[in-house]
Amino acid sequence: MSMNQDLRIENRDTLHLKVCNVIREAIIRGDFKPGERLKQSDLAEKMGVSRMPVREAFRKLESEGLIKLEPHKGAVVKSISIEDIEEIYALRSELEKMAVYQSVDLLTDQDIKQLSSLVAEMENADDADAFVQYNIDFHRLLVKRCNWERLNSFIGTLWNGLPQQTPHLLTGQIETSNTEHRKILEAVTKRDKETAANLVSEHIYRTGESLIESIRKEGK
Amino acid sequence: MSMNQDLRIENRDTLHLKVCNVIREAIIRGDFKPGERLKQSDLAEKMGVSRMPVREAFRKLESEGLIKLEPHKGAVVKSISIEDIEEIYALRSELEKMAVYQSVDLLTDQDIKQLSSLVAEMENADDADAFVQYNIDFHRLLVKRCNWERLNSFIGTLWNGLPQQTPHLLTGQIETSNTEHRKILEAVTKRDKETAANLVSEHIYRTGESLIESIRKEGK
DNA sequence: TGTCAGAAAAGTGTGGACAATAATATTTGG
DNA sequence: CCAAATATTATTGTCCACACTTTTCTGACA
Repeated sequence: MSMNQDLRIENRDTLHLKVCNVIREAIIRGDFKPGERLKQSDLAEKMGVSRMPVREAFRKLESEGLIKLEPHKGAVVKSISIEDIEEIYALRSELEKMAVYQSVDLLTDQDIKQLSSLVAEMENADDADAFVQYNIDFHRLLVKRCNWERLNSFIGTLWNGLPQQTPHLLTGQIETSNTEHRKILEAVTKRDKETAANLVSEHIYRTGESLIESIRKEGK
Repeated sequence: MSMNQDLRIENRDTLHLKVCNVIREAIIRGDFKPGERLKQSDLAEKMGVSRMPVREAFRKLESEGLIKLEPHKGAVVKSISIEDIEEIYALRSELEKMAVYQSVDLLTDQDIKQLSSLVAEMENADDADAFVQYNIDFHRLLVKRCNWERLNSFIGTLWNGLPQQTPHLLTGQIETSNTEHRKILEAVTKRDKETAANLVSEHIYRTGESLIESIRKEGK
């Protein structure tokens, strides 16, 4: 029963998994810009591995919606249009609604305590970056206890599809979000999954609308 | 069906794509049973290629929900439980509702004519196999014109998640399905996307319920 | 007899060489 | 000088060989 070498978990992962994580974070962080071509040999050399793990990582990243992979052409970081944003938020609205509905009953008291503190952090957040991070944590935690594997995976894919910079465009309506978050928290605390699910759905939908509007306004 | 030439000189696709298609069909056809372990070397040898294209095919099939892939362990054909069926039908109900809503406006007159004849075929179908196939075609065609790429991919994954034999358990309620199909067709013909979407959603949800019930009854 | 350590076998993971394809540069004909 | 055809180069796709992990087998020891 007693495993002795549990400490070196790093090395128990396969290479292509580690490679995948590194590339994913680079894309999400914005090191690789949307539309940029990713060359197997470059990445392989840069990371000190052969091309094979990189190829496998590409497949995974494609399935997560982060890159587009075409035969003999290579990998390109996906760039997203307004229509994409529309789709992503519409889907998130429906899917996270379902996930929250499943999750509410299963959240521990500590989960809820953490949700509560995240709401407080968002209300007190000075800069947009902090708010965005707490917001991500809040939404992740909301659906954390949902046991539907496929649903979780779909939601994850949708989150990956959003470039990192978009949340900044939402800063104009932080107060609205905060009051919505607090209402959601209330419903969750009462274990009222119906209300919580509906509130989350509306919240996400409205956020999407307002994001699209501000993008159109910026002409960006 | 002539097939021998398919594998020969279709050189425009890459090997791993062809391999992927072959394995996918084998799984869907039931040649590989749920829970069965798939060995890279076996498949590679059997198809006359190296293990590499097989590995890549595995990644794709995993993303489609057909197999489960664990590091150093290999690939296993996914087997599903009643909970899985519950999840799949709940998700299909919501997602195909959205897809139909998008699709109805964009269906061509010929699409609708084809839908109509599929409904007729189902009503006249003698054996279950034929009905099941027409049913699949009907549902696919309903969402065919939906432009939301992610949504389509999600729906495809869900369809893959259902083993081929499960729809046959539904033969007890073909009449119910037929009347529902006809109502859906009516709404689509009138280009009433709201109604069509709701009908599809309810139809799928009810189908799932009744499938689960009949599985429980069979003790299978 | 049971179980536990270590060896052998089976199977997956990775690296490097080569083949096939697409992109680019060069030549050729008008 | 330009356009089309051809040669060159860059990059991806596939194969094979070997390293690493996991599983299975074997045998010693309590």
